[in-house]
Amino acid sequence: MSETVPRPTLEAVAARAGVSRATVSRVVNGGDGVREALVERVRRAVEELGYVPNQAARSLVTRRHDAVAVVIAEPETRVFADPFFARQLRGISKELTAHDNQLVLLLTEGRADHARVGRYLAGGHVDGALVFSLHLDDPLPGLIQRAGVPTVFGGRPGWSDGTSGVVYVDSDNRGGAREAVRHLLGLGRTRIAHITGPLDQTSAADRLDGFRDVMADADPHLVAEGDFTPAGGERAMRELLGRRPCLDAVFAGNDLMAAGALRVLREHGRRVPDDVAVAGFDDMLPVAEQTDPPLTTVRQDIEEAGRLMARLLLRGLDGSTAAETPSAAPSGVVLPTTLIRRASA
Amino acid sequence: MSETVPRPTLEAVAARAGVSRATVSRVVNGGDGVREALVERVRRAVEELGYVPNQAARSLVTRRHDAVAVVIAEPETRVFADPFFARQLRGISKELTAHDNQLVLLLTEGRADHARVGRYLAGGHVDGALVFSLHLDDPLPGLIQRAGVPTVFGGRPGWSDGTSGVVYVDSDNRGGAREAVRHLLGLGRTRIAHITGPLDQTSAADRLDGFRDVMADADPHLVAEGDFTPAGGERAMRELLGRRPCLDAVFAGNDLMAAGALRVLREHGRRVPDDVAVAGFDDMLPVAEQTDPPLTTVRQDIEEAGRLMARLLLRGLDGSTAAETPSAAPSGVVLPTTLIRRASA
DNA sequence: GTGAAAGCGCTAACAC
DNA sequence: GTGTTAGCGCTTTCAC
Repeated sequence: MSETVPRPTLEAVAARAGVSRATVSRVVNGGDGVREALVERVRRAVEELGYVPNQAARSLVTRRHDAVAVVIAEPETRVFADPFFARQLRGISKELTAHDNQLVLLLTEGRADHARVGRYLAGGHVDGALVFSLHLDDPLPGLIQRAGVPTVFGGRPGWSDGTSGVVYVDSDNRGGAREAVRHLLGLGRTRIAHITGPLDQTSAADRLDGFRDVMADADPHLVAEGDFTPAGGERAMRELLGRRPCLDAVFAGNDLMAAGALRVLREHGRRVPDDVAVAGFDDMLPVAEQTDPPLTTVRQDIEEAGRLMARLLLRGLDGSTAAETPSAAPSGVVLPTTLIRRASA
Repeated sequence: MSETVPRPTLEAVAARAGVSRATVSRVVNGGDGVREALVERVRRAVEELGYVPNQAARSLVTRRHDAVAVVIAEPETRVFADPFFARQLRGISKELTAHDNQLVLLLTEGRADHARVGRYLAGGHVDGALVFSLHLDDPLPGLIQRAGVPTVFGGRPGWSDGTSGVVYVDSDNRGGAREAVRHLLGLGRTRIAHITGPLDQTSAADRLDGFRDVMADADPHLVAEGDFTPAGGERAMRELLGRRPCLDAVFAGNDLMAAGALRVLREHGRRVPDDVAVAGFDDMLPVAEQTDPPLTTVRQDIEEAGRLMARLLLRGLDGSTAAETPSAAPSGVVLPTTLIRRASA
């Protein structure tokens, strides 16, 4: 730890290379329109002095930051119990890096943090924001839109008003759910139950819709609400078993809940998949492959979703006007899902 | 998406409040030495105009950024297969937020990224860095130290030279391992095997050392190297079973490998814990509680470790000279671990 | 206590 | 092609 050496400025490089600051600036920023000989001389001076441009000074005049905020609202610890966000972050990071942008991570929990995030975004520290809005009633999206920062949402936002110009990336939750349920149906199962996620999240609601698309006339008692946690899955499974002991398949809203359901089924002496077929959602690897039996589940390419979010935002940023005309923006992108068949169904 | 409104400047606020820019600046930065009446007037003007200071301009003169980089080297996907980093990030984020600092996330994979990170850190974008150096031969730590940025490492750095002034936070891997092995011993087990993590990581090496502390004269064939993944755990377990079928306990270097070992043991008809007792490390919840039987394991408070890293860095940053005299800095902080007893041992 | 003025390091017209 | 110049929005002496 020590930082005493004053870093060299453009001025210093210019002096060393015997040119003006403007020329150095040009070289540093690509070097177009500068004689090759000079470029060379400046490059050498930069090298020798170990010059690195001061980003603050640059931002001050360009009003660009080459930085993007990633806002993750995380009111519940659940978010960190699964590698979901980590993987998406990685996709985002890769894409941002490829375009020389930095990733500023804003983790929030609670209202106090919301204000802070709003202030930060409004403060013009970043060129844009990638926002994960988990809940229907989340005030964050509103705050962010008001901050006037170009934004791409992860997951379909749940609020109803002003959804028109909103850009988001989502997985095909509904379609994926349909596919899973159809698969169970194809196995000859007829009494298929569904354990939903928390229904104030669009992903959970959409999966339930997918389930209903296929099981239009399903017994309402075959649906139980969980919370995307293993414990919630256990609870819901017990409930279902109590209400409809005759069930022969379960589609869980995610893999974690499926794992919980599996345990309860075993407790009750039901064999999987012989007595009850079980399917999950996410293909969350450390879980889906480790359960006994391994889970049949719906995979979403979450890393690609992250990458796409970043790409969309970046495109909007330098796409000049494109980003500034909400009406013209592509509203939402929905990524396909794949059914992964393992032993549980 | 739309950002056309030019944000108000200090100047504008000053005009509105009928004071000078200097006064507004003072108020915005705490308001000491300004008459209460004026403070009030300025505050109101700030409010009315929705003024937010331009951080770039401020940084340009103060040379502070109130931002900290978090560097995560992630050559292997393993890192994202477990919620480990997510949880630590959250601890870091909480602490940084409490001190009004931003978190800039730098994810790296491969050498190209190293150069980028080095450049970024040297570029003076952030006041300090929190670095996770996973491997013994990682060039990153060196690069970073050369960049002259105050740094705190997560996990004991593995390189041998110049370890003196290095500040780091680590879990008591060795002590935790000892406790786990002693527990197995206390269960009356005598032929205790160990599945290590990749030994180029200090955490894995330290856990092995802990194992050896207790099992000083252990049969070398009772140790097999894994890679912290479930598949690696399976492989190592098979190896061990082949070499020493008589083993009656296994201490795995982490929970993921323990889960793999559990599966192999079941395959081979060994009952856990009756025939073979199994212990893990990490207390990685979605895994440790879900295995069958649930894992006895060593818990480390990873969120607290993250928080501590941030605290240490921040303290060094405003501790003026404290941070600049490497010799005076506390070299390393080691957090305690706890044995969590579940059904597997 | 408050204001005036001088930059922080850089880019972007605009001359030459 | 290259240099000159004028700020970007803020903090911070230094007078008053």
